[in-house]
Amino acid sequence: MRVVFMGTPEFAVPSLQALLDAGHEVVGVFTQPDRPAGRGKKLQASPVKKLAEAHGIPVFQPLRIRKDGVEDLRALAPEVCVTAAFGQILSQEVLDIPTRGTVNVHASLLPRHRGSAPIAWAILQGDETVGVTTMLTDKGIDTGAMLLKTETPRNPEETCGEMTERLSKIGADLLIETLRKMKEGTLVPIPQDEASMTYDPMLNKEMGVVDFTQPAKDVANRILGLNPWPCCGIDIPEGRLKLLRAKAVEGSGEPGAVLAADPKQGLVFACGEGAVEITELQAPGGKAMKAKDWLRGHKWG
RNA sequence: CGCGGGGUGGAGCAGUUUGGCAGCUCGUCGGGCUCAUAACCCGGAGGUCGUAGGUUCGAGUCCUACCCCCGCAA
Repeated sequence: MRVVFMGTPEFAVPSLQALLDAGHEVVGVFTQPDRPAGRGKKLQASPVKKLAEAHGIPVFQPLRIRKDGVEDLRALAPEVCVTAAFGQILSQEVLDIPTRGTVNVHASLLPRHRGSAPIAWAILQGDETVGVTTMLTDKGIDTGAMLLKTETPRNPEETCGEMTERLSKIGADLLIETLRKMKEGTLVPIPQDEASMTYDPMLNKEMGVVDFTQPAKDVANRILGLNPWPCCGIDIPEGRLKLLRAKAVEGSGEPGAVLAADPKQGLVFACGEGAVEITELQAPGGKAMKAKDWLRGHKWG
């Protein structure tokens, strides 16, 4: 089909790649404008832009697609628009352009976890099953009718970053399947059940404060769900110690107390209920490593 | 030229301020002890100290340039 793709981060890359591999005619790609990023604050192209350019696909980067991207989009005359973590809200005017509508790839089992950080929230809330939903975009935020859905069990030691990578591939497959059925006319849009929907806010740095009075499972989920951004951290004399991976273990004590801190047993904190072992962390100035490795060269306290 | 931390046997670190024998906690290999063990004891191997150049009798340490990694910020 003649498709215009809209997406920005890594999560969207497999979907765009899948469109190309499946032989769809990708006539244009919309992505967020280059932004200063990284050390040196140099302008950086989004992952989607890089892939599009590598395939010689025209790239459009309007600051607001609904204001200054409408004409470009209309000129591309798409049969369908595909969005995947685009980062901009589409207006009705934009939605009316593609003749067969706009398909969004959303990384949650809708209607749970509407919003921009569905994977992190699924982990934060301890969901045991996660997945991807394709939907027909309407004017609301992730409110459109659902098309197809893929469920997958959550790996209890999986970080948000790892799950994002996993779901991005599942999403790509689901997208291709969705477009195939759209073309043959066998899709049956299913309205979302508003009563069971949840809308989750964006993540922010304030969330990275560990509350050891919570049950160990929740503490571990918070550490996993906020990795790689904004990450949980605790203060040590050298700076901020980022906690990257954790799991609930046996143990008890005053919440926040260090139950173990050596290369044999690892780094264990007492929680409000049970205890949590930090299995992977990142010390100030260093790279990510196993907590037990870090403890070989550092004495706690 | 946005700010800052770092690169030392296989892993994680100290040593650099004030130049003077390559060190620590582990791992690994061999041996011993033990009913047994992630315990303990003895012994060994393993390092161009990120790269190049400079200063010096002597550089991991001081000077210059470069490469790479990371945090903040986005």
